[in-house]
Amino acid sequence: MSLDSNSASKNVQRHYSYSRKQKSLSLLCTNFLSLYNREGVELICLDDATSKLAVERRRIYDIVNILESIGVLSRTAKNKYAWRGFGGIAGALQGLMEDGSKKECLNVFTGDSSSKELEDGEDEESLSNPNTGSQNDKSDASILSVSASSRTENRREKSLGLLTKNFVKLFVCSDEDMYSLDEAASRLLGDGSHSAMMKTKVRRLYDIANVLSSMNLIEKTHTPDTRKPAFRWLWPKPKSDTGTTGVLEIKGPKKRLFGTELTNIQDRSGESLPINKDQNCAKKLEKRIRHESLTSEASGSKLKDLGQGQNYHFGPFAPHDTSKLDAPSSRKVKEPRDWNSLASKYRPQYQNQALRDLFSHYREAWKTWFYEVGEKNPVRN
DNA sequence: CCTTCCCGCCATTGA
DNA sequence: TCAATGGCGGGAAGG
Repeated sequence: MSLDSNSASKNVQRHYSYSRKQKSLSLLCTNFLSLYNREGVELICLDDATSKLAVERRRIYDIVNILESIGVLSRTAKNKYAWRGFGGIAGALQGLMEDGSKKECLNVFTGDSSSKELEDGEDEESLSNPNTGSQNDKSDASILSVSASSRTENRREKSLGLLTKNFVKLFVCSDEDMYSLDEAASRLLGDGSHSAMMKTKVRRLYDIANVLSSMNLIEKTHTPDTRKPAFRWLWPKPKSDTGTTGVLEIKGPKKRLFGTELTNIQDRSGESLPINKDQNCAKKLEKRIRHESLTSEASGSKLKDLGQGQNYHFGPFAPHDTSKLDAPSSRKVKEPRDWNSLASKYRPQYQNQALRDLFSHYREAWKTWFYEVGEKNPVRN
């Protein structure tokens, strides 16, 4: 008997186009953020998210874990998370940075150093000895003693959340701004660029990088020398010393959404921002956008009148923040900022990453939404 | 071909 | 016990 009802007849191919991108974690993340970055949202119920976003539960866990380790959410109970918003990021980064530098110094002493610091009891992991443990594939340390606590700990070590934190630490705790995923992976493992562990690690890093990209904490590029793909950090890094700059304060419980990152294309290290490349991108993008808006004018034009008619209600991703992002963005464009060197020619409109990504995300989101509605809504009429 | 990474099985955890 | 959670890697889409 087994399978007869499911695979059978009709839905071999969902309509004309199935695209992985419609199901990507980064899109999901964007939608998630759109859904909850709104006035009055304090608590998030996972069931709610699952149904509103119409995705498998498993994926929600992915998103939520990553967001939590960035400080956007915090778990309050089973099935419940508190919304911290983008304003929580600065604090989280600060914490990560302190944590990172402390550990680096600490392991000079004993290997023990039971450090239990602020709030969340999260500590980790190898990287103490770069090359001692070497090959310990599966049966590591499973002698007889530490199996109870160590097992749990072992599991935690491999969690997406922790990996995210460590990945972010890579950027925040150093001057390095760019890593390829392989680099990151091998750095996160104890430099043992070995075996299948790397592969798995990298797989996870793809996931993480994608959601961080969708929030514009990082962006995908490639190394200048090699053509290898890599990720560049975009968010302001916390200052190592206390006091001084109050640039990234954590004011309200909630802050502007995409406003912040629109302001920081390149804050520190104001050096060589690849102008040429950027202009190229801008041009290319402009073209693409124009083209796509023909192809899918629905999304394009809709997006525009969100600004005014903000009562329009649609799918999983709500208009609310459109106003928010419309404001800063347009302001941004005409503001004679320090990067007016870039703005000199060509339309300043889409030259900034954040905006660019945003628009493309919204376009994707719209497509997805339309498909879904179209499909599961024969009752409609 | 190689890179990216979605899907969902199934082990763990927690109530 | 069972439901919620979340490693993990196969293998398919994308380039």
